[in-house]
This record gives sequence, structure tokens and C-alpha cells, in this order.
Amino acid sequence: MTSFALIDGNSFYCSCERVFDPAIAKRPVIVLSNNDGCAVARTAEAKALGIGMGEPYFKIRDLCRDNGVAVYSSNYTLYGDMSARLNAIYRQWSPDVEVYSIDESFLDMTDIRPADRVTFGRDLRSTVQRWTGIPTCVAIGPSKTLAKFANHVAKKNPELGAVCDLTDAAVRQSWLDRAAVGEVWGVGSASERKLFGLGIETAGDLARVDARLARNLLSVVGERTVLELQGISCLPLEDVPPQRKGCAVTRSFGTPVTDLAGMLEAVAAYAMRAGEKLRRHGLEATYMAVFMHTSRFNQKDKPHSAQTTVHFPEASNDTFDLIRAAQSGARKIFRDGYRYSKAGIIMNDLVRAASQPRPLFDARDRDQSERLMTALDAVNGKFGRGSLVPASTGIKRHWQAKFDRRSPRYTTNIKELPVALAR
DNA sequence: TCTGGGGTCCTAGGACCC
DNA sequence: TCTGGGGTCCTAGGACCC
Repeated sequence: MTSFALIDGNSFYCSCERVFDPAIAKRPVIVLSNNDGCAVARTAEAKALGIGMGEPYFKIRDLCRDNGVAVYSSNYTLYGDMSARLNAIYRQWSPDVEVYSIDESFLDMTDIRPADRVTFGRDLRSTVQRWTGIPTCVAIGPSKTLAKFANHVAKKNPELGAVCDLTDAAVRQSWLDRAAVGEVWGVGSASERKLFGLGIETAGDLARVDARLARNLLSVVGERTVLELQGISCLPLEDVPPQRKGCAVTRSFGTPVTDLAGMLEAVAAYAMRAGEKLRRHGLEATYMAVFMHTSRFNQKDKPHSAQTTVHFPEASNDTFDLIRAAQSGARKIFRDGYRYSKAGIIMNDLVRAASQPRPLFDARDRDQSERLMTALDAVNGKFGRGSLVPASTGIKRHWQAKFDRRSPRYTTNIKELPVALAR
């Protein structure tokens, strides 16, 4: 019988910060989104203060100050590195690991005897705690959706000791009957509303729905969810990540952009970042969509939103090609007299760099482009991202997002290593 | 003053083709 | 008065996820 474990880091970003600063071990901690915008990770202590997921920071600033909340900008370099360490441990425990997100992985448990699964979970999480300092939660079920549900149960019921096994059908049903249908993985607010209208209110109700009815109601996705809740595994473990299909770099500005020059700098910087991502994955873009818009929250600003698409003569991941495209798109849609709050570039239909047909008479010198990009990536790899950049990405960068409370890159930058004093 | 970023998948509808 | 049918491809938009 198929079986999955879902293991995830508790308040993962906050836990990463705690690993390197014992002084905040007992304090409430939150981590903010890009541009220090919203709270995207909260410890149990922070949740207890009433800080919601995605809550704008400016609304809770006073609350944080008055309650001694430790507030951090997001430090993705640190979290990404910690995530890699966790997965390295998981791979020692299971040959088949799917990295589902930065803080969640699925493990194949099929070969672990049902009676041994809880012990397996306890041992795994205590090893992770000891080796990385990150507290985790291990949830087990016969399908991915039920493993996700087991994770929800473990989080809501601390007496389970952060390990929850829903292999047993009767145990499973009693938990399902006690949870709202919206807690099920794949049931968002729109589907929840629809289901409520039909009297399907709990996860248990949904598990009892006829699969064909679920398909009519919520398409094949909903049908799959129902089958998975019934213990029929429909979503296999994907231990080899599929080739990515798109690549986007979009950012809110630190301060609104009102002039074309600033906008051109910003999109050039995004294009540079996109080039790094594409080359790392061995992919090329065939076109680029460029967009910009004003703030949807600020009622006083005149609203403006625009988007355009620029096609490449041939697929490319050369930073300078990308910058040219981004800037030409931005020139086309930029209007004077607006306060833009955000811009971005989006590329879909990516193709493998190696498999691209080349024109017989190539106007560009591909070898030179490749050598230049390799050198650029090597310099930035060695001295840190942003060490060598095209001048068109700007010097002053008024538009750049804020990260006023970012912790050091403890594990990936030699100059930012944590210091321990022995007395 | 201050409200994130980056993905995936599905469906419907139009254009186009034979 | 009659006015096919079936297929593909593309795009926009919705829904969901972390």
C-alpha cells in the first residue's frame, strides 16, 4: 500500500533566524515579505499575538514594538541553504524524496511497515533538530493529500508530538470529520464557498462525495482531491523535478517610480536577474512580457496598468538581449504622470538552450555571448550576486525594494559567518 | 508614508484548418 | 429552406499553492 510522509519546517523562515540567534528562541518572531511588506512567517508566539498570515507590516508595527516581536526582512539565501541541508538529511533516510517547496518535502514511506512509521517520523525529526536546529513536523498518509491533512492535524494538536500517522482508516475519518473542508489541500476559498452551498462543510463530507459529482463541481482537480481523501493515491511522488515552464522577475518598488529613466533601470535589473535564472537552468526565452502598474491600494494616485510582449528573433538567455527586450517593452508602455509601484517581466514557453536550432548565417556571435555570460556568472558566483552588473541597471537605484531588517547570510558568505564566543 | 513573489494546472472560447 | 463536424492551437482568466 502506497504511503507518503510530508515533513515540513515549523514557521520555517522564523526557525532559520532562531538557529543563528539564540536570543530570540523564546520571543515571538516574524519574517516579512519582499520590500518589508507583509508578515509571511510567524512563530506560535507571534500568532498568539494575533498577527495574521500576510498582514501588512505597517498595520502591526506598534504591536510588534510593544510586544518585543523580533522582525526580520526575508533572507532567501539563508533559507534556501538551510532547506538544502534538510533535504540532504531526508535523502539519507529515504531514497525517494520530492522537494515540494522551500520548507516541505514528501518522502516515500511505502517500504516502511505501518507499525514502524510513527517511530520513523520521531527519529527523523529528532535527527533534523539535532543536526540543523530546525523543528519539523512529520505527517504520514496513504496519499499526498492525506499526508498534507495529517500535517494540519499535527499542527493543531501539539499533544501528538509533531508526528501524525493517518494510515488507519477509522482514525483518519474521525479527524476528517472534525476539520473544515477549506483545510483540505487543493480546496481554496472559491471551492470552499461552492461546497458550503451544497452542505459539504467538513473534510469528511468531501471524502464521502461521489468522485463523478466532484468532477462536475470542481473539475478533474477536485475529483482527484476526493479520491486522494478516500485513500486512493492519484499524485505520484515526483522525485525528479520537471523542467520549469516559466520564469518571472517582478518586484514592488521601495519608492514609487515616476520617471522613465528609473523604470528602465529597474526592468534592466530584473532582466539581469532573469538571465541568471535562465542560465542556471540551461533554458532560453523566446519572448518576454513586460508590465508595470500603479498601487492598487493608494486611492489618491491615478491608476494605470499596462503590459506588452516583446518577441526575440531567436531564443536567448543573454543578459544584454534580455535587457534590450525589457527596456524596449518598458519604453512602449511607460506614461509620464503616474506613480508606478511595481513592474516585472514574465517569460513562458522556455526552451532548452542546447536544443535550439541556430540560423545558418548568425548575425550574433554566440560564442562571444556565451563566454561573456559565463564570465559574468563566475564573477558574481565568486564575489556575490551584484558584484558585476551592466551599467544600465543603475547606480543609485531609488526604486530598489527595502530590506531594512535582513539577517546576515550566515551559511553562504564567508564575511557573514556567525561568531560564537567561548568564555 | 508603508499592502510579496513565483509558480502550476485547468477551462472556456476564439481562430484556424481540413 | 437548407447552412458539418471534428480537430488543434493559442490565449486569457481563474483557482490554487507555498
